[in-house]
Amino acid sequence: MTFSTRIPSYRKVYETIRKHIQDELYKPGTLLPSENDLCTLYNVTRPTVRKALDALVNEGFIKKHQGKGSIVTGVPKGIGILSITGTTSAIGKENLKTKIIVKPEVRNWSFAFTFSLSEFEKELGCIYMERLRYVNNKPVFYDITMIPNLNLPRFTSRSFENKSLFDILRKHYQIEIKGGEQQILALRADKKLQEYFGVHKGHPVLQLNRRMETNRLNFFVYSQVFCNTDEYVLYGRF
Amino acid sequence: MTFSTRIPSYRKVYETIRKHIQDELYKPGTLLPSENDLCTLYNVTRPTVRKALDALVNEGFIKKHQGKGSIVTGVPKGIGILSITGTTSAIGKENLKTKIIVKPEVRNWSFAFTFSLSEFEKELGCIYMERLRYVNNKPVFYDITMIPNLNLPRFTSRSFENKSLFDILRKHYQIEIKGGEQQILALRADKKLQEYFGVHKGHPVLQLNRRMETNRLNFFVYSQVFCNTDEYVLYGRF
DNA sequence: TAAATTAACTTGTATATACAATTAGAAAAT
DNA sequence: ATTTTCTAATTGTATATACAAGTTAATTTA
Repeated sequence: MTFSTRIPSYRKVYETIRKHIQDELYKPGTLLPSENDLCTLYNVTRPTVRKALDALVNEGFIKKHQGKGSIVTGVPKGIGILSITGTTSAIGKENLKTKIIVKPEVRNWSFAFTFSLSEFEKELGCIYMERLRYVNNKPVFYDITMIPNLNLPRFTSRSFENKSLFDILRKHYQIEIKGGEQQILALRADKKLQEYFGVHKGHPVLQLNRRMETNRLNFFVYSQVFCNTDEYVLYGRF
Repeated sequence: MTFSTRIPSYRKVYETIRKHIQDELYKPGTLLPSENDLCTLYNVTRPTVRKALDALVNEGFIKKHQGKGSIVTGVPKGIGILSITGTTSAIGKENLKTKIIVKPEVRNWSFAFTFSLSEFEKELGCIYMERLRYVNNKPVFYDITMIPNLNLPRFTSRSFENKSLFDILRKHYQIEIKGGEQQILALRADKKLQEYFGVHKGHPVLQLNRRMETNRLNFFVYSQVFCNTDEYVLYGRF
């Protein structure tokens, strides 16, 4: 089986501009080059440029104003936790440290959260890992991630200490998170969470159950995230 | 000042198809008419139809499969609470009752949540209301809504008992929520929440602080929502 | 000087067209 | 009967073009 690596040009334009915003080549508050400029810059036509910009608008990187131009809003903060990808992008890598509680290992699905698994997924088993994540050296996130054990060579031997799981899935396995569904609830910290977060009995904690869809059909990533929102609330755009 | 009520045709196509999905004229699991069929149906060209479908894909009403067609997924459940609009669409109107705690009234901004207000907003004052919302006769949501007091005739005299605030803003004032930002945290129920939700001291409750952007420049709707997630968790797609 | 007009530039909408890539089913070959 | 091949239909990508609508700044006019 060969992968068609053909990348559409609107995608290239999108990736390039996005990268420039992330690298602050295009700074927040400034105007993006006009659509026509981008056309000549990337040698494509306006509908193509506009398709790229549409995606950037949807994801909150830019805002458009008719007659004026496209204003860079910068990398959307907190886009991660409430929309896509992981917690890394929600905080910014500078302040985030990760401690592996359970290294990635193959095991049976210990529990299916609230999402029902397909027979196929059940048979495969899953790669299971637990991480505790610190923001400014305070434990804020505790997350369990479960991925169907489907042909991810070398996956369990990779280091996840300071990398985003989703970056690894994307770069090494061409797996991209496309969207998903999640549940959010508030609950009291149980024994384990009390220990991890260093809080007292009954402390309110936020829980997210997430099922993430990928660009591979029927391949889902499951995670359960607990957050101590005492100092750091979850922030997101919608 | 006159409003240009010109509605683009891709928008009409979008609204019509969306309505048909909501009314189950297009049933979940079935195929939408092909893009070319929709073209002749609405007398527009394919890019126009595709723009409408793009929006429906983004909002989770349909899924597209190259070579196959567009499959109706139905009205996205829970899209409301974690993305756009209010709580109404998250649950379905059947089971949702609303009790007005504080009728819409003009007052000063009692507090600015965690969002900072512009000078303009401060001067205007706000329309303030509090509602308690029941799902299957159990109180689940308690929300405070604050809207800048900007020329919304008859607004305070309207009934919000069983209507969505956002439906009213849209239908009567042509104000549409375009997106926004929110914070989510877990906290202990205070006296008021204990009373409203009928829970004990220290009960974990979910809190959302939201600032919603509209199609009117610099017009934001603010709300603070408290949820008892004991029986009904917040559900959302992303 | 101040106001009104104009022009240039920007994004928004829409059409018409062409070909690529994928799917599903029919037709043909084995 | 089974497999392979082909064909039609469908969505994906891309170009070229035109005009509408909003913004800004220069120009003209009073």
